[in-house]
Amino acid sequence: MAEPAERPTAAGTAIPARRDGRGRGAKFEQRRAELADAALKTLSELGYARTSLREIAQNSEFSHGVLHYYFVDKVDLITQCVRQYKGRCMRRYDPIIATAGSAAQLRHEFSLAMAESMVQDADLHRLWYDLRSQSMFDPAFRADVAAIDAGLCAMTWRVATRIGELAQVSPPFGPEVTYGLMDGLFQQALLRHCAGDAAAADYLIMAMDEVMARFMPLAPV
Amino acid sequence: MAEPAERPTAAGTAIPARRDGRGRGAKFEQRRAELADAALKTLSELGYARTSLREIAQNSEFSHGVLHYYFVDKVDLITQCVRQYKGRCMRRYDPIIATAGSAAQLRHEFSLAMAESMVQDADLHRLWYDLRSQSMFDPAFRADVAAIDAGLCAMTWRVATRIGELAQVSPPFGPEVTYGLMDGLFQQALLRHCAGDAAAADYLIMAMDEVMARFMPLAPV
DNA sequence: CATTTTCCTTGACGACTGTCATAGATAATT
DNA sequence: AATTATCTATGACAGTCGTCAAGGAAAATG
Repeated sequence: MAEPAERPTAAGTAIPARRDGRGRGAKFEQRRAELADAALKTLSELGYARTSLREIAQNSEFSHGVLHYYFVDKVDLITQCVRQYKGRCMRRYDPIIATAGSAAQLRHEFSLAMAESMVQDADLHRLWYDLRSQSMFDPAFRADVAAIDAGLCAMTWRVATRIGELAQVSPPFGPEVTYGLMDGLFQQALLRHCAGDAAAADYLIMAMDEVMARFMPLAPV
Repeated sequence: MAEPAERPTAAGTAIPARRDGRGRGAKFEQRRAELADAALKTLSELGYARTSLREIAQNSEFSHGVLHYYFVDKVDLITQCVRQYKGRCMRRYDPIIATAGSAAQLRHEFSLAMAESMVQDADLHRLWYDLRSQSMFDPAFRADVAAIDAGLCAMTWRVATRIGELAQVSPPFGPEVTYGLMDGLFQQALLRHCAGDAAAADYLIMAMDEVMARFMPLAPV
């Protein structure tokens, strides 16, 4: 198989040997997050294969050497990125879930919010699929990718169960299958959008509505 | 956006200036295919980001310089790879479609064949998702990726319509939506499989059966 | 203020990348 | 057999990569 070797050191372990238990670690983590943010921007613009540490540093206000002060590795930096991405996108649809008054409304607003996010954060979304693909080759990314995937699955499931509650029906599939189906449609639409198809967002809304109408009917079947 | 520039020359154009119309081109194309095959092997093992021309040449019986005799570019080589991959996987399920005697049988055999292919050709499948992600960043891959995607969509649709014929019902969704849903489940299972989940194949079979039972019922609804 | 610790820049290292020019080997043609 | 065309190997090129060591700047500590 010849896969990349296991990580020699656990990510984030003993970076600067924080020798005293004082509050020094907070500022350190803050700068780490700041740099990971610059990396996130670079990665979402160029993709994993074309992103270098020097380019990341150029998207920050620091020089390239500082990256090795805050991160042991390129992998350490990127996994930090991925974790940061997670926190940002994981609760995106919760407001909609909380405020929707009917199943039909939630269904529709969910489709709209998905399509809007697909256009608005297209760069971040394509990066997610890029990194998820990388995790199939490089074991170093698997743990974080799996964690995000589980989070997205849970997010999808919250929507599905809430629709079920409002319509007084139970979702026809389990969390994983539901997430797999939605994600397939989303990725398909994103691919079109990135290829320049201006109708991609409308297609996503249409497809989501169509599928949810079958899957999560408004009345018990 | 800062996307990579457009390809200066069309792929495969005027490679060695085949000066006479004789049958010389056939042997040329044959070696091109042979080298692209070595590249396909390398790519499926390492992924796009980690694959170099020298490594590809090492997986063939030639030296690295030969690649620039048969291909103008790294992009030219990889797009040739992608086209070769296309022809290999596009008609995989046609025998099943032709021989299945009932909707239930076709549904079941399709799920089994998908799962078997996922395990058997896992390296090629993950490469496909890798390259598809690349196409969201690099326009050079978009045309070929779109062509393959359309082919896979058509393949899925042939299965769906045949099931509909046998069961005397019409598929509930159009070709694109049907393909998007199936592809989502497949990719999810592949991700698990590549992460070492031994139950990924069984999950795919279960999920496909479950979804198809709802989507393509055996009797008119 | 002096001293120590933390932070950041600079410049270099070896390795690797895609590309290409040169020239030798092989095959086809005259 | 001589000559030309085709194919392949070698080695070098200008860059870029991740990494790291050395030292200056800044801040915190005494």
